[in-house]
Amino acid sequence: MLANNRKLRLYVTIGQRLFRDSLLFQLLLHDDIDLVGESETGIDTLDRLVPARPGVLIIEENLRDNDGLTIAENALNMHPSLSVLLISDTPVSAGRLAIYLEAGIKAVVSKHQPIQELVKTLLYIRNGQVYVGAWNKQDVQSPEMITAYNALSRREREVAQLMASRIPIKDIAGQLGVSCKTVHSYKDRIFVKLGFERLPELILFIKRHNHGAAT
Amino acid sequence: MLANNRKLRLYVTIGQRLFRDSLLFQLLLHDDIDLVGESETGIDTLDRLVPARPGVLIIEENLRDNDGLTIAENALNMHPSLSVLLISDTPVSAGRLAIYLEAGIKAVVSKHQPIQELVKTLLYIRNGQVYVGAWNKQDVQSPEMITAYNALSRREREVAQLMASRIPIKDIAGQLGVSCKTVHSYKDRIFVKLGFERLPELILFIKRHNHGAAT
DNA sequence: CGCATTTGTAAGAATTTCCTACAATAAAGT
DNA sequence: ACTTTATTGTAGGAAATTCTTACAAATGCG
Repeated sequence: MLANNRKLRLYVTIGQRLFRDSLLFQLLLHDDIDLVGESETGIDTLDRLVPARPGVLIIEENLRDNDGLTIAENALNMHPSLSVLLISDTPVSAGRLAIYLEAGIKAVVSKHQPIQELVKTLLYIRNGQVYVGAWNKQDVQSPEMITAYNALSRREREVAQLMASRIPIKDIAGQLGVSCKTVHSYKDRIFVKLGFERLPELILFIKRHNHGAAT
Repeated sequence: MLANNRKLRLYVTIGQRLFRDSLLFQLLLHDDIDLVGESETGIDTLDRLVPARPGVLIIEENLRDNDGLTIAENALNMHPSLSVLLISDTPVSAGRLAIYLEAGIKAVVSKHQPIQELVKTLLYIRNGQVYVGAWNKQDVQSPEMITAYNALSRREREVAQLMASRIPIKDIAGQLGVSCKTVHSYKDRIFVKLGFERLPELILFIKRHNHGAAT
């Protein structure tokens, strides 16, 4: 674990601003991620990558001026220790994955995967590991999600449901007839069990769980 | 201001999970937004829209099974009071904008606009207003950004810069030789002035400002 | 030059986060 | 069946953050 705790110097190349922004807002919540540069196009990336000295490059496969893979290969040429994470538009087949790895790319995440998958992958490859995580997993109301929900205890579920409806902690405490402190404890446990950090994650999880269950 | 403070019941149709997730994580930070449904495809949207009774539908223009405009028109047919916000892949021309508005769509945001624009638009149209905000504005290192930065006082800038480098408040206080409380005050003022709510927004703003200035 | 706004400073209250505790269950091993 | 271990329901304390308010010094404007 030599250089494991150093900050992750991140460069992001994503064409559409809306998408880039929302992804960056998410990623920058992690306090060990340091954004050292961003581009919309491949050329711009190559121009500015070296002085920025990123450890990881997240790059879209389809850029408007060029193909992300090509840019990544060039970038790796100039900067061999770079870890590249390619964001592909479509789910990746085994064959394509092989090609990418061949080219020196450390991981591929498709735009059809949940954002948690991107984050997880990013953290894996930060030190140069290759990560081929769940490249072919379908997200058909993933059984993990159900499992995760089942891992909550009765009380935790109640609290999770109430929190997902944005009931304030104080009111939840009132409704359940316990102290605020207790509700906070449930909250903490829920977040630890599910690996969440913020309310929106919980809301989305619960909503999706409920919908899934209702259908 | 009759029904202005009711929660915004939101339905989101975006094909790519990664994009949908990251957008939703952002939107759900607003505690007056209630997600009542989400879909990946147009057909699925039409199937589930009515029971979900959304007030606003955010829908991508290019869905894999259909065209978002068509779906939106159908949705408006079944549910005339719905406010539709279309997310277009390309910047919208005046002509296209006219077509959209003709069809009853309340606003269009392109994927090349910053996420704040989306949020602002969403909040505008929530009560049925039409919003044609900055549909044709370029984001060439937007002068607003520079203006906003200039609106900060000297001390606020220092604090903003330090916070953007993730220096903890306590250390900032030490470095500047003032109390933590004071630094918090600066922080609050910065956030109010710039209209931000969370650290990532500030980080991105400052990084982009610095890059722009450095170039 | 005098009034209005902004800036630098910070305290107080309320809330949240993080960490710890502990008795009552429940689960599981032998 | 009986001890050991892990989980659940409960909550307190410390530290940090947010939200609100204050107020004198500096600046700007008419």
